[in-house]
Amino acid sequence: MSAAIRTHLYQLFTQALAQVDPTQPPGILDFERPKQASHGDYACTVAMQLARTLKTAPRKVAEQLIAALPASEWIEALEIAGPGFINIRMKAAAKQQIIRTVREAGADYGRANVGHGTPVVVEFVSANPTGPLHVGHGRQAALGDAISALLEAQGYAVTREFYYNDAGVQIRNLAISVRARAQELLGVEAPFPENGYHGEYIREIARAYLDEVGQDLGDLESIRRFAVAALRKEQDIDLQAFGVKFDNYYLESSLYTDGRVDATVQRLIDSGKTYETEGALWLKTTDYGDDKDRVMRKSDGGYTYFVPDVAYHITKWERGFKKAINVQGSDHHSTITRVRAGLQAVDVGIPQGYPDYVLHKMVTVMKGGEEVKISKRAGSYVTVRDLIDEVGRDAVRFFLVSRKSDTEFVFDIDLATSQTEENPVYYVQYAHARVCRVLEQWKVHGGSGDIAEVESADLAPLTHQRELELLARIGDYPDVVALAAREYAPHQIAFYLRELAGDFHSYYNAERILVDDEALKLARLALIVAIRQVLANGLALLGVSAPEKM
RNA sequence: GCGCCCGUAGCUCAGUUGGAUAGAGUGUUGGUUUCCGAAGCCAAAGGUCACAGGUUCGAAUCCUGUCGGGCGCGCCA
Repeated sequence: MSAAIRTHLYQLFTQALAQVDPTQPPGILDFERPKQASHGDYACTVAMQLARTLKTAPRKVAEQLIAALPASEWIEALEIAGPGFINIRMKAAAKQQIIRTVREAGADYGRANVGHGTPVVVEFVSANPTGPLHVGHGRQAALGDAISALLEAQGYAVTREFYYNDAGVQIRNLAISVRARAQELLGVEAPFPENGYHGEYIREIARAYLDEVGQDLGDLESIRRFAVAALRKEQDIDLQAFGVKFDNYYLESSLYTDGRVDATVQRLIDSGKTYETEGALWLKTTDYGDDKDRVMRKSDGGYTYFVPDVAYHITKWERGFKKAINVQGSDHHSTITRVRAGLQAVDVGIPQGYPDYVLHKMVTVMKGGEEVKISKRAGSYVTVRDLIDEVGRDAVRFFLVSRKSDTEFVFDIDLATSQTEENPVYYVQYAHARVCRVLEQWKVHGGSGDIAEVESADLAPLTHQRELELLARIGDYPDVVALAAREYAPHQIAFYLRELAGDFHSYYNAERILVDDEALKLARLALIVAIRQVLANGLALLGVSAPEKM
């Protein structure tokens, strides 16, 4: 529903409501788009909700509301239907004004300011620097970046953050693996660590390290630093190719060096929620819904991973992020309870549900009807880079956000590379390119090609059924963005774009745009230019390009 | 065994927080289309929303149980 129509309807119905039942807050007013076109453009459900308190039949209430409704030049017809819906049919003029709205807002069409600049941190990818990014990270990157863009579009001040687990046992494994490969290259007998990293990239890093230091390997710490730096650099290149930019990289190791881990442990001990047994320090996470208590400090004196995790999340709160969103694989869901428990125990005013989590399920890659499981470089998994090389950045990004995050995703490489309508990315981008193409054709056929002429067009000729549907569709866009942002659900955008593109293609294929009737031609051009704007805005939210030619 | 998530058309999936006859796309079938890109248009068929109860004016949606699938249950991260 466009903002203008919404404001209009709310004004009318608020007045009517005040007459029928002055005790009701206007907040109970609710309009929806009926699924069936025959039910009109909008439906109001308030009569059914009032029925109970008024002790009057809902259809009767609807009658009273309609009788009390002020006259409107935008409303074509009102009717009562079903159990008590008030179906509203709008005049074409009311729908046409959306084109002006889109034009005036331009790239800002669909944006709102419900966030009022509230700082939000969105943490995603957060891969250990122990290997190339895999497709799961790709799903996270696509999701996290789209969610960030959605929140920005709603007026939040978003910080995209990458948390580097560069301090744990895994990193030690990495260093040992690289050392073993380096020794191998030097011709020294060295057993390869049992749970080491086997990918080809380890050998590459070992080679690069030797190129730098020569024959003398140096200590493990030097190797560790070199390997981590190399992998971070590589991940950065992948993310850049993916079009994802982080505002901040937070290093787990810094939490140790600046004393935050120790401080957090002290806070937890002070909270009285810890106890020592069997030589280890435990946190009573069962007080916060966990199924068992968790070890914080192992009997060997080291901390378990979730202690720096809690320390890290405290910094999010202390850095002023009243809202925090973590995008993670669902295999990490057990950490949610633990981290939240830790944050509650330190008692620094962090609300109970902090932070929010968006969990996503696994991605499997299919090609030629078979599952692809390995890549040459990484060995046991498919990398983001493989996928980008194979199908291109746009397809990867669009596909990976095109389903609800909590469902398993099958990435079909053959579909992603196909140039058919079955391929949603292609279909949407093609719609954008097609509009550009028509504008060119307009010039070729003797038109001015001047967009200003289109912008000043009289919109009254847009009365065709398909045109009215398209007008309603682009009017829905801001609602879709708002909903997608509220639910952290970028797939809503992908679906919307697919539908808008579908409506557009049907229209385009059925009706001529460049008709002889000059007024109708300009009006139709104005419509498709507005559609192009919405397509471009939507694709931008998903990090997908909107090409002028394909 | 316990916890979290999921189960919707032949297939891939939506479903606006409890609303009307459960919707798209694709596939199938029939018709149509010499036109800015035929990557078209129109129509039909296709459903016990996994199953069984419950809550109420009203349930795909909420509560309980059963079945089936995924993930997690470490002093790993």
